[in-house]
Amino acid sequence: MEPFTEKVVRLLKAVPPGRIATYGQIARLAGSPRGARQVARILHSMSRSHGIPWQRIVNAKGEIAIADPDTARAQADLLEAEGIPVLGGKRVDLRTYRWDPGFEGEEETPGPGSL
DNA sequence: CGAATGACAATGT
DNA sequence: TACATTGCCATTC
Repeated sequence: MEPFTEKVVRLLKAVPPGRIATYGQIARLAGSPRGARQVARILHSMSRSHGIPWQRIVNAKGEIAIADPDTARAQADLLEAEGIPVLGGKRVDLRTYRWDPGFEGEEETPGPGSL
């Protein structure tokens, strides 16, 4: 197992239930800020027969990036099962459910009302 | 080893 | 805000 892939898999398994993470965030934590696509490749490859919570991984827009409608809908169902409402059937509240490593207990977002 | 791919991200229009 | 284009970097052929 390559170190990058191993880190990514470990991070994916480190995402707590009821929370979601973006590819870019996982990639950054894995050591490659621009390796978001590799994270995607790893999910598509590893999630086949491994215990990886791939459903908690969405793109930077908070949308399900899966091409297969069936798989994408399956993820949406799993996310709702985790307690995460899927808006429009494919979008989630990144602002609210984004996993912040080290700041799990943190809450609230500054928002546009700060300026 | 070199070229192509990809469950993305960021920037520009 | 939404859509289109370019950049990216490990994995695969």
